[in-house]
Amino acid sequence: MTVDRRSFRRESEDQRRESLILAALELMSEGGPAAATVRAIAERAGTTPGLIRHYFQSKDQLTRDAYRWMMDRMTTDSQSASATASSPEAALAALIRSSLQPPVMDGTRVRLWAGFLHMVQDDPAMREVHMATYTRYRDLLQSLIQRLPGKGNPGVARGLAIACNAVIDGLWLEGGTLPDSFAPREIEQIGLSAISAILGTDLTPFAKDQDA
Amino acid sequence: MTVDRRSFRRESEDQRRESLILAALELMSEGGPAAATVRAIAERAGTTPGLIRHYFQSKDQLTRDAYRWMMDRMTTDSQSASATASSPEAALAALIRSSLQPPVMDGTRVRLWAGFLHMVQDDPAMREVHMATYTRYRDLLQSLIQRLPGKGNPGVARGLAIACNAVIDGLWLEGGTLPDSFAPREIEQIGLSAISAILGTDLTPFAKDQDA
DNA sequence: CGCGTTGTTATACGATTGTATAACAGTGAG
DNA sequence: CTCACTGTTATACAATCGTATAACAACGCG
Repeated sequence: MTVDRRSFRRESEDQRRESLILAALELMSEGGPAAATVRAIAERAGTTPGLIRHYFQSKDQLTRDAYRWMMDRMTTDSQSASATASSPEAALAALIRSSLQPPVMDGTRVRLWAGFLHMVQDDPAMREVHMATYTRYRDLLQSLIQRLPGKGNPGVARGLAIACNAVIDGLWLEGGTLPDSFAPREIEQIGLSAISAILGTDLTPFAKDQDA
Repeated sequence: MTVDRRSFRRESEDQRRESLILAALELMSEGGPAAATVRAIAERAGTTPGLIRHYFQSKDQLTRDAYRWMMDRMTTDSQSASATASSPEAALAALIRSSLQPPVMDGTRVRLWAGFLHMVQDDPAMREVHMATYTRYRDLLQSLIQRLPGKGNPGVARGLAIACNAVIDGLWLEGGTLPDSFAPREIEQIGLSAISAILGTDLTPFAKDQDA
């Protein structure tokens, strides 16, 4: 009388970790943090619960790693668009536009980000990631603003960067959670217009898809 | 051999409901949605778990009621400041300032709001409250903007209101989650400056505490 | 091809969850 | 003062949580 045991393949450590993290993030975005149980994560990843503890010290550690993984990808997705621009104006516009379009601006990501928020308060490691992500994005904004004509003063540029960052964050939030309340690309256009007004630099010519 | 039973007082239905809702919100803001268990809520409210099911059909119903209660209070807190202003400029400035100061701008409230976000997606009643709260705030902004000189066009005012709302939401988020990253009242001043630029109307004279 | 390593599965355990039910006791009506 | 009503407490229950442990089997090495 043998118990029928499911067949399996041995995978590399990196692949296992990533597939488990991805499964956890999927479940969290779909049903909130409570939906990401070890059993559900294992099933989504096509394995069994015990394997999670084999690759992560605890479920909390998996959660921490998943948070870092998500924040890294958000940073990459939004900032890569501005890297190839030829002028600070074009780079700013590209950064704004990519931040206010899928896949960055998306209900899934907003809910995911929100679900992690309360853990960020207590856990020092997660708090560090949270602040580093925010700071990196804002510093990029500030460095681009300082390269604009007449915006070289760091003190002034800091305030402008905080304001521009707030516009982007607010639109990202609302566009992600209430997608049906806005016309296609409306969020993107409003973001470019508002930041143009704040900076006193017209970025709206960069609204359409075109090379700089 | 009698079991020692804790003494109690009979309270009104309204008082019980509110004390249970308040306890649930406190726990959620402190430790996330998972911390608001029926036992923890009852203990915080000074009663026993069974009483929750006496006043609420289920824990989910308590959660829904708590969400509505919180959103109502946030709306009241931020909008009452602008009701007594004598000009649209003063009303706008008062609305912005109250939204970017405690008790509205506060880490506790941001985490609370974020903790509810994923439930808003699935539950139709909560989704309704979410959208209604956002719409009411933005409509108030838009009506004030339309009363500004040269801003009467509804189509234009809509886009401006969305942008101003985004500035406020973004600053509210960042000031709430990273309070140590900003000087006192810095958020408030940046909000007034940015929205002044977006609207082309100087609101910074209303920055200090004074009667309009 | 046989064998040991270890990635993977299966099972079990205590703790905690939301819920259901019954007994108690505070309170107002008569 | 008494009694019935019902707000409140106490207890129990099934389900599910994260975790721990041991048995199995896939794969690389000789």
